[in-house]
Amino acid sequence: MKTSLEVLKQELLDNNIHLSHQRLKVLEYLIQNHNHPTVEQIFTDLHKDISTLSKTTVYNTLRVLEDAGLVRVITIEGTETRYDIEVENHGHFKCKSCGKIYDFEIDMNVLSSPDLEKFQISDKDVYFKGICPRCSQH
Amino acid sequence: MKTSLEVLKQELLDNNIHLSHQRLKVLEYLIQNHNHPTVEQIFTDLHKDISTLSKTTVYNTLRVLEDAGLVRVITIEGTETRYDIEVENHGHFKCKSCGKIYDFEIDMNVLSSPDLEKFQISDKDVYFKGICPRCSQH
DNA sequence: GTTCCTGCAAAAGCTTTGCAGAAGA
DNA sequence: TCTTCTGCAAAGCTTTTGCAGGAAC
Repeated sequence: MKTSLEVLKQELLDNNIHLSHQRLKVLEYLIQNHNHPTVEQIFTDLHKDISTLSKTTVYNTLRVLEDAGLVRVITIEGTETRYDIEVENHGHFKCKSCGKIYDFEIDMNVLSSPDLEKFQISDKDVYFKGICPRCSQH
Repeated sequence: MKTSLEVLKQELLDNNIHLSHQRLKVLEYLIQNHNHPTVEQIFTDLHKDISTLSKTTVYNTLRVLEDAGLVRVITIEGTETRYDIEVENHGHFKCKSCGKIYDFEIDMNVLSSPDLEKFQISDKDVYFKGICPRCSQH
């Protein structure tokens, strides 16, 4: 999936979603920040530019983008929901020490199970936890 | 990993964890109910037997068991945290229609990525979402 | 003009924390 | 006895909801 702003804008229009200023800013933010931001991070950063922005709008927008299949929700830890522009074939690694989340490439197609023969699978998520190289040096 | 109560009790002792009545009940419950219960479900069901049980104790106990590596935390959806006795080599499928979570067998060993060469991996979780057979019939 | 979107305030969950009394070793 | 555990109440967070005003088409 392409992640350029133009392509995503077209996808929003295809889904009958208005291209409001706030929504475009959130989308732009996610394209430029592939660090799996929380709602808090998105809100705080965008609030610097758009002083009237409310957190509710960030929540609303993220849900709209999620429903349209443009962003992926990452709930690797229960307390914090994180968001990511949809990219195929990658998993998430969370460092238990520093808390940072890393992407890694992985072939989701090898993931199958005879148990799921009759299931319609629409999303595949792979989450690893452990210690990242930077933390294991210390 | 064996999931018999005796084996798990020994593991608790090995971890210097007191075998209180409440803790044993929670553990027993998880062994008998492999349906990924939420805190609410565990509390409600156990409350019938132990009328003095508090939700705080359920939270405390689950954290203790989690730290000891006896239970796995499932955060397939942000709003609800679910718990499971630790069993190797299985993933979780959540039905988007009925919300039920299914286990499925999967070989975690095929899951690797050159990106993670220098990472210490301690947990591997695989979450699928989609529609289960029962819901796709309707 | 109608529909959809924004953002404030309030509410609703879920989870954690502080602490006094109880239980266990 | 001394440490650990329990459970009540309160607080803390994140997320959702209701609604009035505003923007988009």
